[in-house]
This record gives sequence, structure tokens and C-alpha cells, in this order.
Amino acid sequence: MKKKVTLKQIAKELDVSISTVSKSLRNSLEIGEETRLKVQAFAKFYHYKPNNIALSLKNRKTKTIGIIIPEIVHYFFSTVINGIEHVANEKGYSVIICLSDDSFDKEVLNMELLANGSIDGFIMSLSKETQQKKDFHHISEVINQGMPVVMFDRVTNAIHCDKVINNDELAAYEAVQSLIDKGRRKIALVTTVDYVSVGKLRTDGYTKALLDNKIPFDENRIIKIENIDNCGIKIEKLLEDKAIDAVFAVNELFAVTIIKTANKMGIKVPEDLAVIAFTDGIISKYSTPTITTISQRGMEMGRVAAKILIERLESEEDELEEDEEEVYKTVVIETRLIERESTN
Amino acid sequence: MKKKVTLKQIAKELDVSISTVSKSLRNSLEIGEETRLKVQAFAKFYHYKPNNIALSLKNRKTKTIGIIIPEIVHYFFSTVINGIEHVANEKGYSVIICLSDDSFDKEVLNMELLANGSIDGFIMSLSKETQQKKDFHHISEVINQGMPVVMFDRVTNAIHCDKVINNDELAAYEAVQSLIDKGRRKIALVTTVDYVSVGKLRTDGYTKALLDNKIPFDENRIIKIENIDNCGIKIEKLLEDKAIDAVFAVNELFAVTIIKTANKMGIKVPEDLAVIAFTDGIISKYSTPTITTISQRGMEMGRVAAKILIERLESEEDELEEDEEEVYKTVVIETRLIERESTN
DNA sequence: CTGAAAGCGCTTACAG
DNA sequence: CTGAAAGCGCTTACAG
Repeated sequence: MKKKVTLKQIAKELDVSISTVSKSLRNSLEIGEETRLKVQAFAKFYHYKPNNIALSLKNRKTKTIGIIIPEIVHYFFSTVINGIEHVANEKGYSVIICLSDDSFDKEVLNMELLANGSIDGFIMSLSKETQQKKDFHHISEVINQGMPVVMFDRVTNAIHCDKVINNDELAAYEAVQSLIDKGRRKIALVTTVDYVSVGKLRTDGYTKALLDNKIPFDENRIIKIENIDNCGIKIEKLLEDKAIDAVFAVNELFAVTIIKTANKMGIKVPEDLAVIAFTDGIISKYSTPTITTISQRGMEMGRVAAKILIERLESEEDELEEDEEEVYKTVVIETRLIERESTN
Repeated sequence: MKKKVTLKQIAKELDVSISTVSKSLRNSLEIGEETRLKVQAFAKFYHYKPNNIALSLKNRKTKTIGIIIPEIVHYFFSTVINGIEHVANEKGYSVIICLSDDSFDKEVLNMELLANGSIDGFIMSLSKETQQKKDFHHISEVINQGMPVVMFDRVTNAIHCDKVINNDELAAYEAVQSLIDKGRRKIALVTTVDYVSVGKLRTDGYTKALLDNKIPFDENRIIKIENIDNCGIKIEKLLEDKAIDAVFAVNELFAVTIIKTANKMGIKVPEDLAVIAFTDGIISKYSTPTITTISQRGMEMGRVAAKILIERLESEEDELEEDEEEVYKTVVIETRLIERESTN
């Protein structure tokens, strides 16, 4: 077991000063060629690599990005992480991931933990509980300390920072419009409870599409599901309303459950019932029938979020710490309609 | 913008020494009550939190775990991360995640990056390319430097370290046996290419189950798929062999593809063809019919891996750096058969 | 051309 | 009871 070698050890071994070793390894012209080469050879032989922690302390930056998301066993979020990780890696950054489990307390705790020097900036998506409580002090605190934050998907207007989002309302509108274009007029909406910001926006898009097409709005055609595991009855009741010929589901889990329920009830998809879902995941691709979805393009969201954060991080360096007004941007990632079998 | 406050600033402000501040905040009895309380009040007011990086450097441990996995948009792996993250969090550790994208070079690069002080230990699953090349020098190097490594799922005998695995051979055996118990005798195997360690083990289990039941082994009933995207033809050819009444797929993506192909060909699942898959993911639960699977219990694997690593990390502390023989353990996580509609 | 010193933010053994 | 000093591993402005 040979522990990692340090500058100090090399210096001792070679009988030179630590400064000389450091400079040699950084190819400083200050150092005589002979010494430099000697040091370099020795360092190479012992696989010397500078200690990241020491560098972080010295440079006051860690070259790592903190990610805080509600859950990781989730197609969309893992896709975003994938995007972030790839951009980060290209630019020499690592990512450290914390899960909030949709809990406010865990979100706060994890942010505080990481904010104490472990990372240079955050990329995050709000937990349900945080959105419900509307308490964002932990985020503004971090921003106040000068640490950049990029929020994605589940964002809030209450915080002034860079954001990467879909136009959820517009995307929902387009989804519903596409159903209308195919001759469907009695369109139901299956959504989540209201405090999830994106849920609300998607509902707005749905309502607006109906309105613009002069289709009467019927409250009974909207159901809000809190828990996926026991939504069967609610969905059955909705489908029993024979007047329905299409449903817009706010995520693919709802969509596949609807299709399965329809099957059981002898309702044919897409003939009798067209189904379209927000969030393109793996299920939609492999369900029978395959499900038409609106892809949020999580990978792209991740890439963009990482780019924005890193850009801000690297530009801060030369900034003269002036108290200039920060100009934040909100990037809207275009969603993409992926037509499959569940709408014809 | 008020930057984070440091001990130095507090000391200056209160006109005491840094040592006094440090000791006060750590509730040292050395310090007089008055001073201590004064410092604590001040620190609290300014939200003082010690800098993690400085602590890491001082203590020579980071309280963070490095995870290296092939991909993250993958049900099993994200499940494992979830398990790791939760026990890590409980014990005050963070996790930093790097993806190898199944590339040997990225795996090596990322390990070297993290090994330079960023983390206390690794939890990892080998990339395909690494398994193919059988080059594990980067892992033994890290271990040699005294950094503990726990491998899971895709492991190798070439490296001596703690491991968490399924008994892939046995699980495959049991899966095939369950098909046989249901009267199926002409069982096909759809697997991956051989260099993936678990793929090979599952094949062995399949073969053995046939043998033990005196069912003739037919090489034509085994197909190896390299790329999921264009395996349709291979599967069709297999299913055309009317003699087949069951198939054991090495993952759920293969299984669902088989079911869809069967449907198209007018073959009924499970009546004409029973399908069972390794790896319980989200697709199996929502496919039509739902798919019987062998759950690898990724969450549990993650939990166990994290526990082993942290235990080793914390026990090392008091260990007197003796050159005692390390005793590594391999924990086998029992798989679970989850019966659904695709086998009857 | 080389090295001593200061410093990043912290802790702790040791003086006083 | 308080503080100066050394040290974790590194970099760099400054002397010599």
C-alpha cells in the first residue's frame, strides 16, 4: 500500500524546496531545465497528482456542480442529470447529487450542506413540498452568498435566477390542439394536484385550447390524481362517461394506466379513445399501443442548464466583484410532439 | 451579497484569536463561558458554518462517496444510486456521481479524477468495455493507495475487494425452472453478448436448468443481441420456430420487444408463449401483458454497498495502519421472482 | 535559478 | 482561560 505522494515528499526526496517542485510541475520558466526535468521525471514515476481538495481550498473553487432533484428513479430527472453530467465532464467539472425526496426539509438540509464550500454552484428542481409551502429562503440565501443557482422544470417566480424550462402551457395547448385537429372534441384532462407548478400550467394550456376552439369546458372531465397507486377508480369513473373521445394525461404513467383501464373496459385506443401524454419516457415507447407524447427533452434541459451555470462560474472570475445588477435569463426548451399509436 | 463568514473574520470582529473562536464553536471546555457564549451568539447571527473543503483538507477525509456507473438513464442503476444515496445521507455522506458511458477510458479518467482527494471511497459497476478488455489496473491502483472500493453487479474476480451481487446464475436457473414447472419445455434464451459478466452467468443458469430437467439443449434457441434497436429480425426468426413455448429474456427491454413481436405475429402471450425477464423495471409493470420478472433489488444492493463502504471507512480510522491482510466480503442479494401476467 | 513566506479555512497540541 | 504555532497540500508574490 503506497499512499499518494505529495509535493512535500517529492521535495524531501529530491532535496529541493516545495516551491521548486510545484513550479517545476507547472512548467514554470522560473526553474532551471535540469531541475525541472528531474522533478517531472520523479513525479511521473510516482504517479504524482495534485490533491483536489488542496487545490479547491487554495483556488476557492471546487470545479464541482451540486444537483438537487426530487428523485432519481425517474426517467425525466435521470435524463436531465445525464445532460448535465456530459457538459460538466467536457468542461472539467464533477457533479454531486442530492435527493430531496420531494421533502422541503431534505432540500434545505442538502442545500446547506453543499453550500458550505463543497460546490461552486447549483442546478436544481424544486420539491413538491417546497412548491406547496412557497418557502424559498434557502435558495435566496445561497444566491445572496454569491453562489449561482440554475433552476429547471419546477421553478418559481419568487426567486430571481437563471432558469431552464419548457413552455408547459403552450405545449399542453398544442397537445390538446393536435387532438382537436384529429376530430376529437370531448377531451378529458388527467393531471396532478395543483401546487406542482407545471401541473397548473398544463391545465391552463388545456383550458385555453378548448376555449380557442369554442369547445365547452366541462369540469367533470378534469381529474386530479395525487397518488398513482390507487387512481384506478377515478379513471374508471372518468372513462364511463361515454362522451369522452380523448384524454390528455399530464405524464406517461397516468397515460399507460388510462390505456390499461380502457382495455379492461372494452374501450379501444386509439379508435374510441385517443391518448396523449406529457413527458416522453421509456414506457410510452414500449407500451401497447405506443403512446403519443410531448417530449420535454430532459437531456437538452440538462445540457443547457449546465452550460449556463458553468458560463456564469467562469465569467465571475474576471468580474471585479462590482455590485452590478445581475441579468438572469430564462431559456425555454422547445418541447417536441412524438406521434405514436395512441392517437391516430 | 454577504459572502460566507469565516473564523478569521469572527475573530477579528470580536477581537479574540482564531483558536478561541474555533474552540468556542466546538464547545470546548477550555474556553471561558462568557467568551464562548459571545462567540456562539455572534456566529449564529452571521450563520457561520465551517467550510467543508477546509475540514476535508484538515481531516484528510471528505465524507463523500464516489459512484461510477455505466449509465444513469437506466432503471436498475438509478435504483442502486437511490439506495446508496439514502444510507449515505443518513450517515452524513454525500455522493458524487460519474458516468463511464460504458467506455473504458471515461471510467479510468473519472476514477483518477475522484481518487485525487475528492472522495473517501468508491462504489462502482464496471463498464462493458472494461469487462471486455479485462484491464483493471485503474481499480487496483486506487485500492493500493488505500482507498476502499465496493463493486456491485458487474464485478470481476480479478480484483480483490468488497462486492455486492446477485447470484445471477442461480436466479436464471430458478426463472427457467419456474417456466418448466408450468409445463413449458421448449424454452429460448434471449441474452446479450458474452463479455458482460452477468450475461454469461445467466446463460449458465439457463443451460443448467435445462440439463437438470433433462431437456435437450438447442443452440438455435439462444440469441445474443448487441443492440436493442435493430433486434426485431432476430427475434422474429426465433419466434418463427413454432417449437418454442417460452422465452427467458435477460432484461425487460428484450422481453417487451419479444412480446410486441409475438403480438404482431399472432402469437399469444402467455398462452402460446410464456415470457420471463431478468431485471424488474418500470416497463414490466406497465407492459401489456405485465411481465413476470426477476427483481435484482437494486435499491437493496445500493443500501448494502453503501453500508459496507461506510463501515470500512469508519473502521479504518482506528485501525493502526497495520499491514494486516484485508478481509473482503461478497454479499449476495437474493433476487425475487415477481409473477405477473406474461407467465400464467 | 531557488527558496522562504504567506495564505486558502480550519483544528489542536502546546505555552503561557 | 487565551493565543501562537504547526499543519492538512497546494500556489505564488517576493527576496536573494
